[in-house]
Amino acid sequence: MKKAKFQKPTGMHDIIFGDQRYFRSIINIAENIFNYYGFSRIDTPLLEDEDLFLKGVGEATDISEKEMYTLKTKGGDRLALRPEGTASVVRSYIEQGMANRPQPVKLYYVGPFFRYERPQAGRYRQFWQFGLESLGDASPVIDAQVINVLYAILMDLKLKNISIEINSIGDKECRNSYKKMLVKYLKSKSSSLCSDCKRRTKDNPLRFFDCKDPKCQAVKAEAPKIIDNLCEDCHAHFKQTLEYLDELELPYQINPCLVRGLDYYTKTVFEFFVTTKEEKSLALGGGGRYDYLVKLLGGKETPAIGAAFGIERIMQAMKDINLVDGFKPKDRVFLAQIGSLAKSKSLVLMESLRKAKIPVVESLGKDSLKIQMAKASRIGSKFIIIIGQKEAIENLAIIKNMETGRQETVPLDQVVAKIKKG
RNA sequence: GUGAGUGUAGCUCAACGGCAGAGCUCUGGUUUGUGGUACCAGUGGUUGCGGGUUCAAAUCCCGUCGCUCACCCCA
Repeated sequence: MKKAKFQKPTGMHDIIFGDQRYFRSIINIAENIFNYYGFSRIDTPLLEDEDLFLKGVGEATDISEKEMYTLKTKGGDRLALRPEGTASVVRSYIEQGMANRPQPVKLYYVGPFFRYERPQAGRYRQFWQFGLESLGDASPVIDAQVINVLYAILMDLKLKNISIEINSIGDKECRNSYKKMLVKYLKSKSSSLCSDCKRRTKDNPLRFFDCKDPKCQAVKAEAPKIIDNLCEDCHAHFKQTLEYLDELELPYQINPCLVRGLDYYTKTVFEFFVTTKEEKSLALGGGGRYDYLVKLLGGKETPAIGAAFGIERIMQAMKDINLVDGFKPKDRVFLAQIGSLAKSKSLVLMESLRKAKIPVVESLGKDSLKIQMAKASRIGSKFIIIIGQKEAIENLAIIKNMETGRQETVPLDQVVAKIKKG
């Protein structure tokens, strides 16, 4: 039956071959670092109660208003594909009684996330993130550790030109009084604002700082900054955090205009950037403290901080500086054969090679030795094992060193030992 | 959700109203069992899909879907 060609859904992509090398490396390196610093992996469902995200992310954010993939189950529940990781982790923290474990509870996650948006450079409807959360400790040293862990991952990935922007957006107290001050200021400058920012003044005044319209830049420069209006507690927290970062010699800079898109953040917020070859700044990820979220979602009052990185963004950054060579697969032995008896011996020999943890490549379907050798050359195999018709009958194999061209014939049961010796 | 651009072989692209092509890849061959080169041959397309204009459409027009870019926002 002829059918229309299938294609992947809008904004979603396959990760195959070369991209898988980047993808797996990023996840492996991130997981090694997370484990080293004592974070345990958590895997939560891809679907959650829609209200969890509405409440968690904030109902007035873009994510809630237009970016959620929601669905109704046969039983009538309203579920949503997760647009971010923190709400699910917090839900699990509360539901699994993690408050009864030693605090802070340190968790990390890796997986796909979903946002219904128009795709664009580095932006997908299904994208991958890894992230970490540290719940149950309010001290600024945790803030510094989270930032340091993320930085360590980027360093292990050999990325260059990383910068960290950091800011504090205060807590309930100081942010509310600051917001009033900002709104008052924005209203006084209303005539020189772009139309978006006029709207923002009402809906979400902090978002004003995200505006890129040249009209608003002068107003932005002179606007009162939250960082100058923090309460005593928030100020001390921020100062201490920065001191820890100084000790770690992390390349951060304070950006008084940094506010984040999700409602749940308090105090420390930060974003990681990489500067590309074309001198463009690419956002890799970010995060911040969210001291009210656990209570908001039904738990006890619990301070917490978390952050996430976009894996596709990191891949983009790695490709930008051609890091691919560092992630090529290791030398593999090539197993060549001629004839059906040799194929049969090859199948058995591969089992011995696997048990000895020797990686092997074959072209079992082929008969031409020339073609098999050409392939071995192309993938850069150091050794090729050849079992021809004659060798198969006598239980022998030829081991040839592809670099020196030297070869010797050995009994089949000694092949593994010879290869291991090199 | 708004605006602009763009879809031709697995990939990069050509043909721009008149027979749908090239390079790379892939498969095989260059005497029978030994190497990334070279040479030769072959596979692969209802030109994203649907309609319209025309003697004739990959090409012009309309719609639709995908992709890209910008906005909104973010990873």
